[in-house]
Amino acid sequence: MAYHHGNLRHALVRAGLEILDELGLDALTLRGCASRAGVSHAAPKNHFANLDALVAAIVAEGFRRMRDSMRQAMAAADSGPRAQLVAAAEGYLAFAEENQALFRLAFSIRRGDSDSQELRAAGDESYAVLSEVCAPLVPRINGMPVTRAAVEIMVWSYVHGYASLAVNTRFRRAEQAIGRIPGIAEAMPPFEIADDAPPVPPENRPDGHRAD
Amino acid sequence: MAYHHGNLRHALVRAGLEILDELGLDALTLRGCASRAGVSHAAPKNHFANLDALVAAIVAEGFRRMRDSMRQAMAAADSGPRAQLVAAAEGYLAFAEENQALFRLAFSIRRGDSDSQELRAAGDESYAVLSEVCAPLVPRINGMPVTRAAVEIMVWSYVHGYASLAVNTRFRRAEQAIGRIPGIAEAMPPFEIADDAPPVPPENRPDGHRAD
DNA sequence: AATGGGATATTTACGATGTAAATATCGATC
DNA sequence: GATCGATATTTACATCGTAAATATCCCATT
Repeated sequence: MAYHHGNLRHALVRAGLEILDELGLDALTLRGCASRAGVSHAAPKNHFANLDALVAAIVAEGFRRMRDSMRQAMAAADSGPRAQLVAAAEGYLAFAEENQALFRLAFSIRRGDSDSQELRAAGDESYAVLSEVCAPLVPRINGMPVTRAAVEIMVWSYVHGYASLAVNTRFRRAEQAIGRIPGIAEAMPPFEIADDAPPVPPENRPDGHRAD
Repeated sequence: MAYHHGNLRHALVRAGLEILDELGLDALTLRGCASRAGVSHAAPKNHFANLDALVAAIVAEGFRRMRDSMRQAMAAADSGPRAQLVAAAEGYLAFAEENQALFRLAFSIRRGDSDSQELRAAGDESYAVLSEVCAPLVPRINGMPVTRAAVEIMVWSYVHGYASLAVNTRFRRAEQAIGRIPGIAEAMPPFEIADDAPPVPPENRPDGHRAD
């Protein structure tokens, strides 16, 4: 019988993603992933030192999918700076809403110096998209010149905050108090866009890389 | 010996808050809270149906403290609309940074219809502060009239996003890419403030209500 | 003052989980 | 075909959430 698995590491990540999608965050366990991958509960030890390591690999795939989601939305939108910015935000939100457990997991793990190379790279790739659509923004707030970093943080905070609150169903309660919740584009702060900003070049299309 | 505890329910919430502060989110367990409160691991059953119920009570206290943190910052700031808005944001962030585990817990629990009355009320009280400082804002984005809800969502998303990213140490990595991370006030989007907006009345001062 | 009963806490137990150690099996290389 | 590292299994253990049975406390009623 198939004792050897071929690529258990990959299979475990895939199993974890499936579990997150089908059963939610609480159901993500080492034993559950092993079981779904068709191996004993101790088999993962050969590929991941512990649960955190497996989670890191799962989250890394999550960041890659988030990046893809943003790029996909951007590719389907107008090439103007504002449209690209909005599209990236909508891609970010779409990923969060379509992968709620994974999104929550990605932003609930404590990242530190012990992060795997894979996780760091995936996070950076995702951030790079946001950075890209922020490039045409005027580095100025309320008439005051600010750093480019300030603009990126401004945008990132808004987009991430909206997505987080949406996924955490905080909006659902707020809806009773303030009425209908506006969409992410509708409520997007008035980020200033340079008049001479060139269209964002579609240099990096979603490459469709997937874990499955 | 003191078999009876007096107010175990209160003691358990307090123990949970201490554990979050001292040992972090992963260390928050039912048995741990019971142990710290000086009772057997099954004693909480009389006050909380399960761990989720205890967590809900802990998070409710968290929301009250977040509200207090915002009001405290507001009380120490100028009474102008912009200053009050910034102060609320800084109070929000300060709470998140000084109570990282609690903040993460508060926004990681899935809220639904089964929420306790206490949790709902505490969340609403916290949101009310944000709503209050948003009152002087012009309901207009990019020259387009929007609902008041849109403005509140805009502000809330930014503030919550900034606090979340700061607490989740996402900024630490971004710092390498974009340099120094600007403060929450520095990077706050240019929310429009009505010229004739009256100072925010300090109608509700922090009442100092605490669980301990 | 005695006592009954509800509230509260303990003890014991069970299944699930993460992790570790010892053992078994596979597959490639000599 | 024997050997050995990689890979998987088995067994074991501490901790966790939860449940049921039991014990203890305290107050109200008599």
